[in-house]
Amino acid sequence: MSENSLSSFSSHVDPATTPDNVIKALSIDNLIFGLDHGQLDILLIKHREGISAGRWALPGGWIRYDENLRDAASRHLLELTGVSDLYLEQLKTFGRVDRFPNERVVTVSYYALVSAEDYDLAAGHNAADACWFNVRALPELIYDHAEIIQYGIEQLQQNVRRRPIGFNLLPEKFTLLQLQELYESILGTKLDKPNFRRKIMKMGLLASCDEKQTGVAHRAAKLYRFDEQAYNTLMEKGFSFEI
Amino acid sequence: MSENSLSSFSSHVDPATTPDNVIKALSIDNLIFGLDHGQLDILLIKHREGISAGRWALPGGWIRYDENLRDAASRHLLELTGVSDLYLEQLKTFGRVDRFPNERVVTVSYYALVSAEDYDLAAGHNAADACWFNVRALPELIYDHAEIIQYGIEQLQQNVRRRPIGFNLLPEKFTLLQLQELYESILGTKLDKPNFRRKIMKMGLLASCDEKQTGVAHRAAKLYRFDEQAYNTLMEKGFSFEI
DNA sequence: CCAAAAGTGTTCGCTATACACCCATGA
DNA sequence: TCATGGGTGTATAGCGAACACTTTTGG
Repeated sequence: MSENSLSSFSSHVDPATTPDNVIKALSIDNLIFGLDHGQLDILLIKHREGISAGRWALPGGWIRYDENLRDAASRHLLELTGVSDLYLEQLKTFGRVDRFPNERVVTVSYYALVSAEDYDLAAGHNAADACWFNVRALPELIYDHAEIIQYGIEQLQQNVRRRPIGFNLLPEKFTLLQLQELYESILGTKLDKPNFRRKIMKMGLLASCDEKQTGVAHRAAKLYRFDEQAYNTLMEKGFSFEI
Repeated sequence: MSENSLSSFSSHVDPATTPDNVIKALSIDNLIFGLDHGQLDILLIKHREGISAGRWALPGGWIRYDENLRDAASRHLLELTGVSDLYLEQLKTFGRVDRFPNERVVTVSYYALVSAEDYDLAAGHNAADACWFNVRALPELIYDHAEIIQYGIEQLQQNVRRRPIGFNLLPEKFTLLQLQELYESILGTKLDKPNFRRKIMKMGLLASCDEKQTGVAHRAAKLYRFDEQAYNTLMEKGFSFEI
């Protein structure tokens, strides 16, 4: 389990201190996934005040009246990690009557994949405690956040096979083995190296960086980057990404 | 375009008459799909009162404080069509700031597939006007409902290929050609009959009814039904439905 | 008989899978 | 020279696409 301590401003929901310019009974919760040494991590924060003080939770907060849902998710993400311009997608809305104590609060969840390069950036801000946790070793969480994470992981496993979003978890330049280990880690399976290489290369989504790894105690691997332009071109022709 | 007129109680959102026991700023909208002569239809209602009187809309309404989201969707569906116990799944939450006039209303959308057998049942209740519309010939709709429907159709096209939900659009007993035409209609493609048959049969999800079509001017086809038990057994073994 | 749809058979090429193998490099 | 991962080759089985074909039934 990784616990890169990270300080950030937490505006997580707390009905006792709800400001006036937000929608009552409606909140945002972000699932921010990162990859650390081939392990899938998720970013959690610790409440400092209110009814949930000292307990771990998903980073989230209220939605302003003049703010689109995705913008609210982006804002909370930016405030918490300093990262912007991410792949950020709506996951699901959770609204069980008793999911929140005393009040009825429905929450819209979003998820984002943070690249390994931005992984440490997250440690920049100042406020509530925040840490990366391995998704297989989570602490106790408030409300239904464990359930939301469980759902998010399942969706991530499905989406990562159908859309080239996994690249967001890697640095700009990566090796084929890194990519393979990413898929193995998220999907929880072993993949055949030669077959994986061929499959990926045949898609034509990777551009060679004409560079090689350095500082490794074995033959240096070629570095590739995700070729977004090629992807867009292929998509227009009705290409379907499948792993 | 089919327009089986259907009367039903509409509790669709209207901020002017919002009762006290519901969550303000949060509504439900249902996408109810049906199949008519091989064409994909969607159920729409016409407002009788309020700011949207006389205009077509998705059947929906407010969420009560003591009511889970899905229960609210079920309730509105039941009130509008008389059908219960349906495949009913959350689609997405729409919350653009300006999607609703004067107020901020976020809506959680659900979708359901109504079987051909229940298709007419929908005409049972009494209240606002309601009709089935071919999804390719929709009237003008209120708010962002056209956008929601567009999104719903795209999701339906994807989900119908990955999960055996299409059967919900057919009667209990159906022929292989009916099933094929369903997929052709939703996916907007032509499929090869022999190959489709083999693919479906090899999955082992269909149980023979030991019955044949009657009243057709050609060789009568065997009738099949979806074998839910076989499906559950296969799912436990890690089976993946793909068309 | 014909039309229309039911249903079967067969070919061909691609792709997934499994696994053996050689290459380059630092310690 | 060995360990480690980089990278290539290849045989095989199975599946999908394409399409020719036979069967059954009502009119």
